[in-house]
Amino acid sequence: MTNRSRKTIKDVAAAAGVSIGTASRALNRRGRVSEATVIRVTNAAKKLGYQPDAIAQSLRLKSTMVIGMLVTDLSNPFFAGVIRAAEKRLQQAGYALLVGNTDNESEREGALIDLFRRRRVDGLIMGPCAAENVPLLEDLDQNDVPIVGYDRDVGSDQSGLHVDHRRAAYEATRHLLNLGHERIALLSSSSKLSPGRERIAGYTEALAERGFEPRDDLIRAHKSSMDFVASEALSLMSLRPAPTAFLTLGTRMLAGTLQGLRQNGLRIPQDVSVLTVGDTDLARLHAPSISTVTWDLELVGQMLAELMLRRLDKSEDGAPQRIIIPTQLIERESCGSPGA
Amino acid sequence: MTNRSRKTIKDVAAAAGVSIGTASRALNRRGRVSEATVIRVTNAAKKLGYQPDAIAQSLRLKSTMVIGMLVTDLSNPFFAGVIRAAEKRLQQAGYALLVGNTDNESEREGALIDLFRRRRVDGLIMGPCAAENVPLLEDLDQNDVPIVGYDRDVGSDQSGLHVDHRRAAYEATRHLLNLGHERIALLSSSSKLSPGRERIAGYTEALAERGFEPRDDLIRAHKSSMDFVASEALSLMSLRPAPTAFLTLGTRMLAGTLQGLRQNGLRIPQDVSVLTVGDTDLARLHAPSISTVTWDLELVGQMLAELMLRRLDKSEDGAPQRIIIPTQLIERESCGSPGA
DNA sequence: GTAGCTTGCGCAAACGTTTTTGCAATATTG
DNA sequence: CAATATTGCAAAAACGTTTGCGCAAGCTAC
Repeated sequence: MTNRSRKTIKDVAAAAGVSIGTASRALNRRGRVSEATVIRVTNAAKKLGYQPDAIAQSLRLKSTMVIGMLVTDLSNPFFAGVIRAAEKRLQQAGYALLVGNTDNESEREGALIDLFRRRRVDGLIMGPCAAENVPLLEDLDQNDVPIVGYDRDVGSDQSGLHVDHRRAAYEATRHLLNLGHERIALLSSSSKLSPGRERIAGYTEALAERGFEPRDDLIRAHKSSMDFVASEALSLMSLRPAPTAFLTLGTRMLAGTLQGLRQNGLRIPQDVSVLTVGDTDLARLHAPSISTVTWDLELVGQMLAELMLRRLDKSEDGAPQRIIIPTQLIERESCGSPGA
Repeated sequence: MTNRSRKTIKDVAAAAGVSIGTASRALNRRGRVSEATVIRVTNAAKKLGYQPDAIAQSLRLKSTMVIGMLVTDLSNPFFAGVIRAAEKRLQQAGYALLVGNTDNESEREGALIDLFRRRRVDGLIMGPCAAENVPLLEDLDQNDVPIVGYDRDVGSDQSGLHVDHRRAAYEATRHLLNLGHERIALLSSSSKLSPGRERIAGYTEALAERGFEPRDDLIRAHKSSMDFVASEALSLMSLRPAPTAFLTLGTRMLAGTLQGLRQNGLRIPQDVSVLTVGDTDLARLHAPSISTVTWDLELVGQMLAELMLRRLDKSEDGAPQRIIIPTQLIERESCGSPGA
């Protein structure tokens, strides 16, 4: 079998003894074709192993069936899980997922948006990022490419999905306050991004409810490299009076914090309580296990896909929608009362 | 600015007062065009914000500049890290990455291969998978779509990259043997996949060197769901005589094992030693920290991309290449001598 | 038995590029 | 200055689809 070159619809048409137009209509069961030729064409296609060329279809139909997804870090499990779920749902609907990693650099983000645009993605899902590539996005939007943001406000009126980081931080802080903590150190992801800002707001709000002022020296919102966070944790513990609890409000903050505390020989929760955001193997299985405020990654990915599909479905009204994902507190062993 | 519809090369040509053929040649600096018109066309393009349509280019040039990547689990950090690195390198070379998640189901894998094929990906990177969709792959290969396998042999003569799982398991086992362990329980990922097979082979080899026979009741190679692994760990510890060491040779085995051991109140390393494969936050920061045999994820992703790019570069000889990624043992606190 | 309606299908245009070909106009050569 | 080589560009073909249009044949109805 000299299967060397791909078969085109031309080959199918020839094999079935019809014109290519008819072959196309037969394969897509569209327009007026007799049942007899539908069968002839279908058989010919099967025999030849014909599959329509998606590129040519895209060109003609002006739809690539590809969704682009942009995140700051593909390997962050909190993105990876979301991507996985989104891919699954989109695949069901016949879409493929093109991924891009921005490393939180606005330049790379811009380049990727451009790339996706040139590639004519049918839609774009964007994770949080400091960069303001708003003009590029608006241009896409104007060209009928729906954009859904994930923990990110993307300009004017785009759809978005937001984890309720504010409430998460609020609940977490309240939990610690209820245990009697007053000096709660906050290690957060960058306050330039929406999640970071929201978290700090939630923290502040909970403090304010009890009449406490947030103290700037207790808040560290920077990069999340592990070593850096470890040294921040140490520096926080050397304050006098030292904080009695740590709130690590960034998905990658926990590891560094634990490392820092361990280096200093501090025990959890006797010497200091720890509460983190985002559930991981580490939080679950650390000794002691770490209490956490978390949310459903699968749900996030699924809803992102759903939001996108709804925007893509012309029959629906394409009104942008905003979805808030709730969080829940899981109590474990890492929080106690200060001085207990 | 009524930027409503995308600009095509036709608009650029019109604006520059030349034919579209000339515009194309000017923009690509190819063929015979005068410097003057190059400038005129370039300016017109810039003013209009023109960007060539990648779909049309793909159709004409028969190259999509897209690489497909198929893994069993996008959210497994050991794949996510690799994907991240691969995407980075491929992006540098102008390629975009289309991802697919197989969930280890051969059916989904087949569907995705088909999808990628229809989408005309320029190359395919495939992670380990139990399924034998070899005919599909050979068909791709015959159509000049290079395939590079990651921890997977993909049929006849494709390029491949392999982490040295056999040696990893061998070294790990030897390490435990040197400490005096004789009953070493093995929790491995499925033996149907290449990594699992190799690991068991390495384990067996190390045992054989010391004149030990591998005991079937000490080897569990199944699914890696956390609860299942935990119960397996418990069942292993209830053997008499009980194993004195655990070798968890699957990237997701450690969590379940630790959970199982903890449920039983067993101390590491006093009651049982634990050695795992693949470094994670959990292994690093668990108390006690867990010794591990690991490798460089970034390197894997980078080399996969590199391998692919080399196959795609027609100027190179396209000879398939095989790369072995070395592993190294990191000693931590989780391994001691039995009965010590 | 003819007018009109329906059916099935071929033809050709279109999607947005790149590349080949051909043809003038200009430049080079003896 | 005539013959020839070179240059710059327009026109058209091609990539693989889908789809609007028109035409012939068969059917219904008066």
